[in-house]
Amino acid sequence: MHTLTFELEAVPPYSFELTVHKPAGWSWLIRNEVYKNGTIWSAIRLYSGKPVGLKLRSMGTVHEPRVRCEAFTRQELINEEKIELQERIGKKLSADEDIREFYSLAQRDPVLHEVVKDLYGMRDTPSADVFSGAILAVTLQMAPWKRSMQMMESLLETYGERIAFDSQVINLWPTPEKLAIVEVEELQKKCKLGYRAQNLQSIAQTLTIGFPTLEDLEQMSTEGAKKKLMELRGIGGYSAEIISPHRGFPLDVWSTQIFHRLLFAETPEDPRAAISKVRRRAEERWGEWSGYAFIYVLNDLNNLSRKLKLKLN
DNA sequence: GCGTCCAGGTCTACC
DNA sequence: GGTAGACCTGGACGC
Repeated sequence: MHTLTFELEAVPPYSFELTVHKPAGWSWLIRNEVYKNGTIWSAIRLYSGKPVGLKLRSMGTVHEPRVRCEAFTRQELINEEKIELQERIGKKLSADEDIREFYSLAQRDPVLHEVVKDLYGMRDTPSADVFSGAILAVTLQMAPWKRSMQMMESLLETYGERIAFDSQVINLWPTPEKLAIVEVEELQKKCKLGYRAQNLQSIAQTLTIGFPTLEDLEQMSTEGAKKKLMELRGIGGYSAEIISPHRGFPLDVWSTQIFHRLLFAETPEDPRAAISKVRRRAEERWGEWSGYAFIYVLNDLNNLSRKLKLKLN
């Protein structure tokens, strides 16, 4: 194994631990990555297709943040790949994002005031790539969280690429090329995807033929990127906002109930019908920081329920 | 055990 | 442009 070590700086306040290991249990890049005592072992695939094992830990503080990254590869990386890796890790950590304006807004907002105290320095982070975002979005559709986990873990176990480094074994998300040639019936059976198998295979085929990368989508307008993602089979507005590098407010039935209780102090009779109403109110109240409000609230439900004396989860 | 219900959306047909 | 109904499957629940 070849090792490349580098350090990244982040815009303070920045909490490495809360960013890569969110309290609600959402993973950073892959479902089966390992987090232990402030260190995370994960993996990413370069545009060339080369898998890279990653070991990251904080070397600084929330106010002087620095992250040390060790990258493990079978072959030594060429200079262009080293640059790509460093740039993409910085992006995946949202290290350059300045959220001080969000914290100013939070000082004047009774809900956000509580969550930013609990999650000080946490960043929202993008998906590893379009396909892994699509896998998450598709498996979340019409399924309780436990079942979504089951589908994602089956996909990783059956079609993921296993890489071993630094005494850890990590399964990388399957590539679109790999799933594009798998029979739909096989996907249904082995990964328990049900009707989602057809959609996921169609997405894999579309990505294989040619589709903008996350970086390409970032260069588009928010609406343009969303529209492009909605061209993929089985990807509607909710899923597009999960995949898009432009931060959205991806309300589903579950999160609509939570935000309805927070914003209107009552449980909606018909959560699906209340989605647009909740979205409007959130955008009026939090504006361009709605996406950050979304991620902070959902990662602080236990504390928020206790502090506001509301049943949120 | 067994049967029934329905979930953290999306698409399509129909009006 | 709006909306009802179908969609896989397995976990939760009642009996």
